[in-house]
Amino acid sequence: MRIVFMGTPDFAVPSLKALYENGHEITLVVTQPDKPQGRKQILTPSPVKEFATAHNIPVYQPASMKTQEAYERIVAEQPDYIVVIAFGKILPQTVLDIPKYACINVHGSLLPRYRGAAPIQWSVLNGDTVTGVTTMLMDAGIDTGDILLQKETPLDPLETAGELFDRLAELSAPVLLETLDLFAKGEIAPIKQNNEKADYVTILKKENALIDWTRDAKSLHDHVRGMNPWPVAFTKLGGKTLKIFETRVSERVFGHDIGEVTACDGKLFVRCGADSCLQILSLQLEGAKRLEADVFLRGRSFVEKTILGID
RNA sequence: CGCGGGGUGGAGCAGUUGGUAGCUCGUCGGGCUCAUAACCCGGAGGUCAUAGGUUCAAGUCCUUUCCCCGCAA
Repeated sequence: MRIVFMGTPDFAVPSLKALYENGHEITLVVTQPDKPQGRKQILTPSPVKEFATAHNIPVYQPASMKTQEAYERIVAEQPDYIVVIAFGKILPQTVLDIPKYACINVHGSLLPRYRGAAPIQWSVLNGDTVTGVTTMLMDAGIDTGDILLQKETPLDPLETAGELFDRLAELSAPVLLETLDLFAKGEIAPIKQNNEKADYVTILKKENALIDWTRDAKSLHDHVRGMNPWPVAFTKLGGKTLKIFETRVSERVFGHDIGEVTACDGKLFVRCGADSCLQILSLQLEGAKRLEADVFLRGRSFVEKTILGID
């Protein structure tokens, strides 16, 4: 079947790869324009574009999908399906109506939970123990279409958003293939979403990653892994930014004041709210490299009573 | 040339107004101990990123290049 694939980041690549390797005719890959990356602001193509280019699949990179030009470009492909994964652009109804059969979207949550831009991070931030991926028929709303298939997966209490990202990306591929296969045979009955149970999550911003030490250790642990690898949970130490990459909820409580640091036997603890304490395993001070806690503490005659989070 | 921090023994850091390089950890040897990642004693290991300059004297001041990192995008 003729497919137009729309996607941008790493998350979409395994699915694109699966479609490609299973003999689907991907006539066009639509992805976001190359963007400046890194300190040097080097123009970098999206991971999806890299895959497409490497396999000689035509690539289209419109600034918007709401133009007449974009519409005509897609129509010209005469697609049976449009598959959308982490594309990052809104499709107007006119485009949704183009494919002969359907526009199918893969979403990184168990809809109707976590509609919106950052479902994976938020499921970690909230400390969920189960998550998954959903395929659905796209409609004009944001992640409101009828559900085709869902696949659950347990969420480990130590898993980071980045790790979950990778897992769900891999999990998505076979679910997508199965969805297309069953849908084509008419063996899927689309299920309407229960809007009563729906919620929306916003895209993460840098400032969301600031650590509020008055929260309890468990929720902060979830915060840290949900913000990893981006934007990375952070606090302040001596006017500098201190990034926190990996933590554990401490069984013992050290310190008295909120944000108070305790260094003990090469381990680093921070007093949190609710009479709890967080152990920091991996961190990075502004201008320095990321270090494990014991290495960080070496030679840094760490002053007890240091309070984090104060500028 | 977007802003800024930094490159010192294997690792992380200190090094004051320029005057012969220190600390913690690791490592090696010895000791203590039933034993130990604990404790004690001792040793090895550094062209102070690079190139040049100022000076009687440069890790320390000035300039070059390379590399790492934070912010901003």
